[in-house]
Amino acid sequence: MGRLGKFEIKRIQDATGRQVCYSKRRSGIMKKARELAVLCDAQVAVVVLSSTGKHHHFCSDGADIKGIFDCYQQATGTSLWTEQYEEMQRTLSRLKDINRNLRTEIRQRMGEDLDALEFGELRGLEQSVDAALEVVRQRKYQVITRQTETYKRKVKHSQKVYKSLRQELGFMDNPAFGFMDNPMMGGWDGVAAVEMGGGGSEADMYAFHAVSSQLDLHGMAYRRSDCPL
Amino acid sequence: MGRLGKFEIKRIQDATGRQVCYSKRRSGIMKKARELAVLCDAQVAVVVLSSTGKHHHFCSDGADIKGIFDCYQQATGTSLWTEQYEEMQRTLSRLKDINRNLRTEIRQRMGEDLDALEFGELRGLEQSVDAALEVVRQRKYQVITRQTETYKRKVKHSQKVYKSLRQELGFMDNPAFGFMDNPMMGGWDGVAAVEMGGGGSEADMYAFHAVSSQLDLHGMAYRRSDCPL
DNA sequence: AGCTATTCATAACT
DNA sequence: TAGTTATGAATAGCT
Repeated sequence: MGRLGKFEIKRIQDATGRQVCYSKRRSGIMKKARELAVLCDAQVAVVVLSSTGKHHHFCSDGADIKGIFDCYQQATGTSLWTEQYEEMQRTLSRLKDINRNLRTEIRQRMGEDLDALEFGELRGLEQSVDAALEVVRQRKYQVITRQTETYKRKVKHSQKVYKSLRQELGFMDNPAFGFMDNPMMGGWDGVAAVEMGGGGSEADMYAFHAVSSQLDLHGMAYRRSDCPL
Repeated sequence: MGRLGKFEIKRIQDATGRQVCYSKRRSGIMKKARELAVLCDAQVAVVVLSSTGKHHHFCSDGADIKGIFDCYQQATGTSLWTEQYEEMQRTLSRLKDINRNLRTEIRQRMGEDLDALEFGELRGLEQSVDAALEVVRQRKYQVITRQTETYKRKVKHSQKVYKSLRQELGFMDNPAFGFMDNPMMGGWDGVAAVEMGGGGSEADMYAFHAVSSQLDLHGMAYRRSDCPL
């Protein structure tokens, strides 16, 4: 019994043998680690992950593993994660700054917080908002026009279908079944046409939800629930 | 020579002896760690920090210390750091989302990207921008009025000072030293008064820099360098 | 898990 | 710091 000769350091092929060796040597290294820590007043951390998914660790006296790793990384200069962490924190606070400023710009574009602006800035803002208003209005009328025309085409089409149906059924001469030309038709302006004929639900029609307010990412959206034209 | 008997595991008092022991046992534990890793196909990480500030580590084959540490924490469940890191990453991407949406709102308030909006949203936006324009205009005229009055007061004051000075010096009757009432004075509108009498430099007066554009945090500021009233 | 022959690690010393 | 050696410790192979 006992070992018969020197033995080579290479992966143990037999799974059972490997497992036994793992147990024995693991406890050995942990003991050595503890001895080193005690004898030489050092901080020692050992982490072992077996190929079978088990994990064990040793950690000298009061310190925790994270502490020792942090300490090591600080000492060694290669602050692997501290650096990354701090970089992230910088990015984070930069983003928060940008965010705050974007919100400020929106508030100013909404006519709030104007006290902070110089006259020249105020004038620029007025100009910019004025120009934007023009663009938005034009876009609105463009949409109105298109929608109205779509609606008119639909009505015309219905009228045609109705008339041909009436012809087919031979009701040509009965005025009780006549197509009533809507007396409001000519008087409707495009907006009214859109209001009645638009595809969206009524609730949607009366509220403006911008991308940001849909996601509720900030509280300054330009919602309207009661906006007369 | 050689050891004389069993020896106790306790802190070595002699500094030199402790240092020697540290060196020998440290290399011993590293060797054991490597052997464990190779024989049993395990991941092993060892970190040693001596009391004198020196640091050494062993790390099995291809893995780095951080990797083993992460892996250990994941396995052990006590993800002290991984958790924090992932929380940060979530915060980061959330902030980025908010940011993108704030920018979208600003672009829409500037009359860009309007295609994405429903008619109802468009109408809300128009209303909001219109209202904002009114507020900004009022604020501008308020500033103009105040500035103009300040200017007028300054001129009046100068006039008084000049006249009393003239009286003191006995130039009462010499029209060559008379205070010339500025013929433009009555005709100047408030804006001109502000332009000439404002406190800021001329360059500042003609450009609108909002908070965000001052910090150059995004590229959509409402700057103006040539805005006629 | 326990035993034992053998190698290995290392305390004491140079 | 490095080398030597006597000794105890670790552990491979076996039950």
